[in-house]
Amino acid sequence: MTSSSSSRKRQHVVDTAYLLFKRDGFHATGVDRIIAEADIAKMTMYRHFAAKDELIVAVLEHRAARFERELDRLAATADTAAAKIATILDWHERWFRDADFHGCLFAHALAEFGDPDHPVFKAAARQKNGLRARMRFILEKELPPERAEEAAAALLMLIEGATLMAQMGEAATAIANARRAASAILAGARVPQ
Amino acid sequence: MTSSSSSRKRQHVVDTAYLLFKRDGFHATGVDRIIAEADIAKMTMYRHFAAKDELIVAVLEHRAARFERELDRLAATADTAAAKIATILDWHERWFRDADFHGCLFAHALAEFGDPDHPVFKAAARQKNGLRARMRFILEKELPPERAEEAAAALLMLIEGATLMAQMGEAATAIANARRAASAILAGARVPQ
DNA sequence: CCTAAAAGAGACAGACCTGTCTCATCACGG
DNA sequence: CCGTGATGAGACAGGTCTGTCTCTTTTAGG
Repeated sequence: MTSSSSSRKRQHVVDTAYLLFKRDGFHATGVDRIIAEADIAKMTMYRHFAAKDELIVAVLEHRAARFERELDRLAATADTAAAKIATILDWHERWFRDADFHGCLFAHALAEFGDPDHPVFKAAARQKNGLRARMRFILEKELPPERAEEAAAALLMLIEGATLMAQMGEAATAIANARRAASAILAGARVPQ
Repeated sequence: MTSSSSSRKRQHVVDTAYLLFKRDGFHATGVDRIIAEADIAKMTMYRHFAAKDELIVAVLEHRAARFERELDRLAATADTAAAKIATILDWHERWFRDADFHGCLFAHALAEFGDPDHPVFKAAARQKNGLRARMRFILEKELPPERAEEAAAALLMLIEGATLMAQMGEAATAIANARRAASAILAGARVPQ
């Protein structure tokens, strides 16, 4: 069984498709282009993924898992809730500065696949809700559940908006003001009310 | 000269294309579909718009102008800066509740046309920067320019994030927490620092 | 009413799309 | 070494895409 070779090919397709999807979008990237860039036969792709949509979902899930792993690692280096949230903003700052930054692939997937029942939409929404749940979990150590829930939602919105601003070429402004606003939101959440 | 009839046809194409673009996206909506839905000949469309991209830009500009007009009208009903900002959030709350809400067309345009030099990208970015400038202008009446600038950027990010959450089916959560976070941001901006 | 502009209708080109199929080739495990 | 499963290569189908062209019909102003 060449199962390791098999998953190596599959992963290569996912990695190649990821680069094309993030640069040109999902609909604008044809299967022919993916297999040409990956230098594989078309049937190799269709043996691993029944349809293009399945490949898109696989790409999103792979990137989401990678994202979670990286944030897990960063969170371990901080102790307070505010510091853990700060590592998430640090991660975004580095991302925004990347030369190949083209905005959030998950947000783009929500834009191109607007049907909430579509597997691609659901995969993208999972990533967003995962980030929100992560921040809520962090904040629940220091805030009442209700306040943690609200602050996590506010921080998620702030981060998504910052990513959009960064895509419009204002990465530095976005991250600086996101940090300031995050402090204000956390300060507000600590006030008993 | 049938200039009024001419612009009536043109506007009808823009209105029809808008509905299709917001429902299905830009790349997923073909020209054939637009002319069928608008019940016009293909050449009528191509006489008004040299290419599909030009139609997309026209749709975005028409919607942006409409947006600005509506916010102008609402702002006139409020006096303080906080109240004027609140009318913007009110507008978004009503929008999120609309049965035909499918997320922000401008954000979707940025997602599908990632090239910052593309006319569609630029048209979408103009709308976002217009909203930010509007809020900065409002805040400058009560805050120092630097604080107004920062708060406007934070509020824009919050609103964009709220729109994304609303598209994921959490309109109520999004708007409630956006209001709370907006208060926290404005409170933070008033603190001398 | 008459004329000129606008619009309708539809064929057409050429490219691209997803997905299927066949057959040759290769690599590797038993 | 042999055979089995993964892969390569490319034709192919059937559809859709944008944009052009021609010819006819409608519309509306003077």
